[in-house]
Amino acid sequence: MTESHTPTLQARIVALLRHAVRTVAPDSEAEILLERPRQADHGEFACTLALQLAKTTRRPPRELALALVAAVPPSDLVERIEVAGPGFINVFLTAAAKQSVVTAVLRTSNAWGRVDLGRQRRVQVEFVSSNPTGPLHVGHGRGAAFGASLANILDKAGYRVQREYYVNDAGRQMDILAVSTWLRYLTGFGSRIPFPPNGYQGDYVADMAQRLRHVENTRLVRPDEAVLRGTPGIAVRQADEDQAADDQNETHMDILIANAKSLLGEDYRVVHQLALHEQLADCRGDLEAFGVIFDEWFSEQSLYDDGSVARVVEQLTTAGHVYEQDGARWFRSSAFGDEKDRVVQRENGIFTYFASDIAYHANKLARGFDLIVDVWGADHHGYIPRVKAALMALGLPAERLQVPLVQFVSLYRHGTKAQMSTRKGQFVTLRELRTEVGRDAARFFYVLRKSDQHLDFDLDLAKSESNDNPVYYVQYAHARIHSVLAKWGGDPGLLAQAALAPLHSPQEFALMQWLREYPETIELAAREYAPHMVAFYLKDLAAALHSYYNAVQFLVDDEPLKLARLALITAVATVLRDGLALLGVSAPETM
RNA sequence: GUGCCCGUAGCUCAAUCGGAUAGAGCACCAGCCUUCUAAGCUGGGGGUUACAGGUUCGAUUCCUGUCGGGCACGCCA
Repeated sequence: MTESHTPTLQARIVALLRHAVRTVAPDSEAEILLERPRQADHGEFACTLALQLAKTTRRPPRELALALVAAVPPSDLVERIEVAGPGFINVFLTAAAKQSVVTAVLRTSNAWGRVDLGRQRRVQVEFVSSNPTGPLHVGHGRGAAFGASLANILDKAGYRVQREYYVNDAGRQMDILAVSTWLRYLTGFGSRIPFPPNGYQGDYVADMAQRLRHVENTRLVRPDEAVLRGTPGIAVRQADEDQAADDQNETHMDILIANAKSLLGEDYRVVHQLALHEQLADCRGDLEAFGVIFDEWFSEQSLYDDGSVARVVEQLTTAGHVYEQDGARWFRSSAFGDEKDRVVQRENGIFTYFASDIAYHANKLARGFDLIVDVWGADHHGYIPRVKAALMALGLPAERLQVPLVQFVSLYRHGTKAQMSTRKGQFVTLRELRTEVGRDAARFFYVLRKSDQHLDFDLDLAKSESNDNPVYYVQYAHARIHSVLAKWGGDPGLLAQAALAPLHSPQEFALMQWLREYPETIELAAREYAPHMVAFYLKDLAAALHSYYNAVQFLVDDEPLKLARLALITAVATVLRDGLALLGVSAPETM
């Protein structure tokens, strides 16, 4: 296991306190937890044990605290222990104990902050998983930034992580994209078929149609009358909520799809595959440029091709959890905590998306993951109970599935909320955002708030005043340190041997405190699925560095003092770089 | 209507099992570059943590209710 200094230090303090508890309250089984006080004059660690034990021991907490402190054995780590307030036990470390973190960081380098929360268990993080029917937009960007950062943090916290993208290549949306592309292709050869309002209207569809024309020439052209045969025509909505018109247009689209399939025969697949592969390649390239790399792109269609979907429905049926009603087959999910039963196979014989999702999650568990993390948009929250219900009904460990929800991104342009529609092609793409504000700023901005908090993305602010973005504040701290080291010109590798005794100012101890807290931050962020904690930590660490930078001169004549200070800021740079890397943000050496 | 999430400084947001005087940034006010990067620093004003109860040594945090906002409630994906 990698050296991990902080837990050891904490563990040693806890051991001292446990010794005291055994003396004062032998029957106590309370876990001893250390907290980090907000204020420096409350020491490096605080313990609320006396307050908790007061009730069971029926002794005043303050008196109990004093007894505990008196029973703590002496240690070279501890400067003194105080009792404060109603019964807090505040532990003050010796200067040497505080300084030791600098050496620990320099020796472990990128391994500093590694914790063993995961105990090498295998976890899959599935995220983005957007329909490959158009470019990723800024909403997907949040899921991408969150998922990628979370995966990195889990990796750092001792899990073996697999990153997966679920490709919805089997559904009606893909058919609509294929037909949209085909219709644009036909238009290029003189077709006068009106383009349906519920088709995909973005320019990228016309681009794909042009490539299709280039490759296939007129081979896939069919007469307008045949394409439109049996369609009800396009209805114009008379109001915002015009259900009849919407229904008619959906029917229109369904018949267009059916006509396309029968008119093109095997060649329908050519159009379908072209659209799918173009969009997937686009998506993959887009994400890679965003610093988001997947280990696996898992095809939904493959679950149909290998019979998994049919098989899993049969398993549920055999187990007695499926019944037939109105011609459809229903899974009795209400028997497993869902609020109502759900259709798995429609009256027309087609399996629902839910059915393939059951097969997908059964497949995930069959792959042997100890933990499965699905990053979903907040609009899918009602979907969680039914997936868990299905896993339970199959006798699978549903508790291994965890679903952090990511709230929506609202886009603001010129102070007003921008509408986004994939089908109409009206959205700001992730690619556009990246080009405008840069990858670093976008990645950092996305994880700057809790995932269950709405994110208001002000495009004007992000684009025009990107210097206000806090990411530059953190990167600047890193660049400043490297600037000092470059000016110094010595060998940073030797700094791990520097004597640290000259470091004893409040600012220096504050920086050491932050370095000590990095592993703790990683563990918490991993346990809570909260990458924003890392972002806030980095802002705090950078603030402490900037403050220090302004207060002292590093390249001084006093050689021991100089080396000690350089060792400290080099350790800070190491942690800044590591933390930024977790969030997919670069750590430039000059700015 | 039912379920889930949210409500903290003028604005955008933090707050580690329930802990000590609720913290940052932006904006506002006053200072700091002849010296390692001023994309920085120092100081200041700004709060009934939506509201009303409850639990307890202690509540932004847990429970109940009210008000306000978001999302979901298909044989869509």
